[in-house]
Amino acid sequence: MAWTDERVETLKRMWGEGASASQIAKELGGVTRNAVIGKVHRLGLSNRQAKGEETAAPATEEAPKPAAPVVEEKAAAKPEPKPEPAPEPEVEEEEDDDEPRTMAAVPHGTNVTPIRKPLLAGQPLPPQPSANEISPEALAKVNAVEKTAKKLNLMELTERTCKWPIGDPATTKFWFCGLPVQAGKPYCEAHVSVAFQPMSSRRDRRR
DNA sequence: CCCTGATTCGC
DNA sequence: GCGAATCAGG
Repeated sequence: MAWTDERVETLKRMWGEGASASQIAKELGGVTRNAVIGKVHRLGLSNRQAKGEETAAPATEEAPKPAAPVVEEKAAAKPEPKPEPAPEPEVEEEEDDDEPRTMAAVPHGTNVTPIRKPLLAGQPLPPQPSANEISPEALAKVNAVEKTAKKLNLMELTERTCKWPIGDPATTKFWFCGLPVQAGKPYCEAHVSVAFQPMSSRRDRRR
């Protein structure tokens, strides 16, 4: 893949928006995060530093030795450009977020009741026995797990973090489980067990 | 372990 | 210029 103007533009935009290199790479496709980082540096926008001037004067250059013999320098140089006041006048606050993009569909709903039924895309999602019953063990497991949840926010979710919502989205008391997902699934083991009904949760079903 | 960006260096 | 490999954190 080549860095077409369009791709570079996307890169710049996303980087400016604070997206990580891996996110950008995923979005662009055909490149790795390393490629993105490399490009970012080449473009000179490694940091989102304002074009402001640094008080530090770049006077740290290696001694230009004319006839340097066969000396293997193992990069022991330690530049320390840290004497910057870093004013940081205004607090940047961006809540902009209306890009559907590749967000995984996350189930949601007020949660006061221990029983929820997240929707799963592309899942058969068979007829739900009105009063579906989840094994008490599974529920207990979920409750236990929710105490040890990593409490990730939306931005912290990745493909391998449990996306089960916990709490009320309308309050600050809301987060996502965040525990390691079960291979392939969008949830951790505990949540998978309540999200995916074996469709025969009814053991004493007599007809 | 998962992730992040930074740097190096052969291509 | 490019990006994999590597480094250095969190």
